[in-house]
Amino acid sequence: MGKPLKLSGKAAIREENERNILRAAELVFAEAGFGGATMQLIADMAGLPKANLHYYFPTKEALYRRVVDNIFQIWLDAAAVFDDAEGPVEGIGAYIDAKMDLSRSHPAGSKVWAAEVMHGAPVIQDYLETTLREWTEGRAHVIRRWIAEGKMKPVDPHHLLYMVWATTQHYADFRHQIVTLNSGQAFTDEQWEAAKRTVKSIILDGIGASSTSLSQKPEPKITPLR
Amino acid sequence: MGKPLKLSGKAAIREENERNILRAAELVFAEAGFGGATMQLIADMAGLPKANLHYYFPTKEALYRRVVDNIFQIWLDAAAVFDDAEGPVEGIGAYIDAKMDLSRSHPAGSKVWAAEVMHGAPVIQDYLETTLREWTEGRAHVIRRWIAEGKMKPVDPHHLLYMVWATTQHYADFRHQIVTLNSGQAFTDEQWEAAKRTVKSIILDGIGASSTSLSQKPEPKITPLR
DNA sequence: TCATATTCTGACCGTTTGGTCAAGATGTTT
DNA sequence: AAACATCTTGACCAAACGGTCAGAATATGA
Repeated sequence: MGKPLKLSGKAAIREENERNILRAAELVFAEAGFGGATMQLIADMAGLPKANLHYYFPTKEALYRRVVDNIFQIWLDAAAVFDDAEGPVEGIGAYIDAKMDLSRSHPAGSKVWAAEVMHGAPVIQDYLETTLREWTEGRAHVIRRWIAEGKMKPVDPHHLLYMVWATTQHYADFRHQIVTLNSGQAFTDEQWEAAKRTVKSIILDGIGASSTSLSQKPEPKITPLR
Repeated sequence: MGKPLKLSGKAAIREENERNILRAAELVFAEAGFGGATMQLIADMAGLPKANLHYYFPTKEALYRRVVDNIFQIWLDAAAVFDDAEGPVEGIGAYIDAKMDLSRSHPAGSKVWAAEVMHGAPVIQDYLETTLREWTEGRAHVIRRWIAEGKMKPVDPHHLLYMVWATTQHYADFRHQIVTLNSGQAFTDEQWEAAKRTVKSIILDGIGASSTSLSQKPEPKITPLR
């Protein structure tokens, strides 16, 4: 069930197994860290013998690299919502929504990224220096233009971005702490919506860019049909 | 030089060595994670033979526990500035200042705490459920009172606290990423001050509690002489 | 059906790890 | 100075680890 839909064939087998291994590896790396993760653990979680992992990924580090690559790609895709926005309310608001959704749907990836950076980014240093730096400078430029256009108050764009990153990823990286403080209960749909609303409200008000009155449920630009 | 000031004696030796080992352990755990850290690495950083570590701390896990204990204690001390505050500007402002200072002076501790929580808090689960939960509920109560008194706009206190935690700790946990985006240069004193100012400005304005006009250097309540 | 290429896997190996221990060094007390 | 307690350390060990490999199993193409 679930698997048999895949069309058979050697290429399909390879793709299926790689995906399965990468998924298991992401979970194990997130829960145990690179040093604490073992190939045996990943193999067990993927339901494969350990030797089979080494058939698809030569070393533990190569597997880890692929996991981090995937995460960065997902992050970049989500970051695209920042573009083609007329002002901070749409741009930063949509970005916060996208990153909060990622924190909910993809917490393991966020944890792996956080651990990688915390440990000095031995694997992704080049990403930080090239792609991430360019993305950040581009977005900082947009924010400065919004400031010049009077669409928000003057704040350092970098610190603003750090606050958005930090806050949104916190709901993934510190999920365990948040759940514990929430009486051990995982967030409901409503609580996730409230979190997004509160985060957007504080940050958008904090930069003087709020379009609606305080603590209102945000109604998108498009008015609902009738 | 540096060491000889200590008064000699067996008790002093023990205290000195334990402190030295704990300091080294915090650094190594922060940089490599629990799984990636080795007793040999910690021993080398402390300048002691490995067997000596096991004389003072029976197991790697016991040493790790002590490191985490210390961090939590420092965190609790800093959190005290929240109390005896008349309103959000003083209370939350001082709390942000204190946590930003901690992120600057004690980044390793912050990283160890973050990694511990990210990995499911196997060691500090009881702290989360008792001390941290009580502290959080107490502070949430204070924030709700401030809201009732009209000193800030109504926001969920928990999400506000999460935002403060996330943002301030980001400057420690993601220091490497921030430095990379800062042309590889560590923050200067001025940049740290600017970070604190921006974070406080956005959050305090974001909860409708700012006392001064935007992007002003914060002048405490006490008017400067003449 | 047979030859070929790819996928799978149990058994194995050298290295590293946390931890032990006995014996020596150093400080303390009487 | 002798008896005692504490501290120090090189050598050692069992377990766990990442990685290898020969050969079995399976799919593909002629």
